[in-house]
Amino acid sequence: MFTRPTLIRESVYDHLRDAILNGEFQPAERLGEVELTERLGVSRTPIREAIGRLTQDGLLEGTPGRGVRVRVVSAVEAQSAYVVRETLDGLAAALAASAHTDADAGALEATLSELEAASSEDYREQTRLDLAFHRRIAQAAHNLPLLDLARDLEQRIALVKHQTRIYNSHPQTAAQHRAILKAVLARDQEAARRTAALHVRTFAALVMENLGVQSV
Amino acid sequence: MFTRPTLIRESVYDHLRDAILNGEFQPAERLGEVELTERLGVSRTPIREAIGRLTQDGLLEGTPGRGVRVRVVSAVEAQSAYVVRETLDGLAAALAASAHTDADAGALEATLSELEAASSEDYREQTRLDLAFHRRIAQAAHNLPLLDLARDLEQRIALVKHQTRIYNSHPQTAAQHRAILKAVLARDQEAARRTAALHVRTFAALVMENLGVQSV
DNA sequence: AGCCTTCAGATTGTATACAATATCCAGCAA
DNA sequence: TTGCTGGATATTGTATACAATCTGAAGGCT
Repeated sequence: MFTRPTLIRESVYDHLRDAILNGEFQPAERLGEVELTERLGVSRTPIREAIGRLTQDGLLEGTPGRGVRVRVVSAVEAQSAYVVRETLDGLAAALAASAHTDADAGALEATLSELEAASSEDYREQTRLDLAFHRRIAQAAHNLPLLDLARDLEQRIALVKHQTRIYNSHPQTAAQHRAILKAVLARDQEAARRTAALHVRTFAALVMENLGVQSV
Repeated sequence: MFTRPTLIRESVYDHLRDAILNGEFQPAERLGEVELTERLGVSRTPIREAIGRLTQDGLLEGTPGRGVRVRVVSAVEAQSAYVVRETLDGLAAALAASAHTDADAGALEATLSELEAASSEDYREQTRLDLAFHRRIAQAAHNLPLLDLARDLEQRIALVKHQTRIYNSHPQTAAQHRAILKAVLARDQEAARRTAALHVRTFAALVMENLGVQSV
């Protein structure tokens, strides 16, 4: 009823983020403001604001006066991101185990069911639902700073995933998701932390393997 | 020789951040762009960019079309931030224990010595050096995503600290700093994690205690 | 050749103009 | 009084103009 008009800068932000994460820009490709102006049909102002946010998100990098480019994530940094995520997701799961409400439980169950029902060939849908599941856990932790940090880290991971072209789930993924949910619903903090951390580690190992890096 | 001119938006960002963290704005105080324009003598453009960053940092909050205000941190959120920091600082210390270089070790030792030598009554200097010590540990972890996340969380904590008016160090602080450094230098990951987490918990307890007798 | 200088074109940083919303208060009706 | 309506005012969102800086190549010097 009182829908406020969508801001141009938000549209631009979403568009650019999706474009980066879908590989429509090459890693290290330079993004000129004027070029984007012509491409998107809006003025430089909202583009600059979107670029600013994306830079803080870690998806772009730039030096003042010299524009921005798509950030290149090194193998070392990818590894670093997963190390942090292992701990952070573990914390989120542990907190969710202790703090989740009935509504959280229902949402978690619903999201995971959807994920399990998704076609195993629809990579995009799987990624979307996997993301949603992890976000739901972070929400169920009822810890705002954690939620914000997790979202930030997720963006970086998304960039890693794209640049390393790891699209498929690990075979154990489904079972691990179930294990996490079970531990959370049972309010078993330590089990939740353990299973969530293991899940990240499993996936990280897959990514690292593809990168030709031996995991620590 | 190759000093690039300081950007106005950076100056504005630094100025506003310091002002917020020094209490020159009341919590929930509205920041009008035009007002800041007159106050700082620059145009709206760099002010808007600085405000955007501060909003993403969690120091300001705003709804589109309605400007921004200094974010009010509730007691619950303060507690939440410390819970996350406990884990994150623990991880940073553990990683630092395993990854620090000789240069890191020197810098850590130097910073802590400075902190110990600082006058116990100069709250500002103590805060600055305490911050520097914690940041050095995060740097010694050699994990860029972690460093970024820690910085983000630190900003929020700084806001909490200001709004709860906790300025003094806990008596055990000095000993705990030494214990952290010792564990890091000994490359004892678990001890580093434990001591760092304990340090955060000690301080968090102090903050929470003060929140119990004070309405924010 | 190799390196520096210089300058034109392109690009970003900042200021300002204009458009779209939101805020607030006077006035009125129930 | 309380609540609504309308419109003047103020504020934010976007576009554009202008200034400062960077880039890159042509031309001169050693």
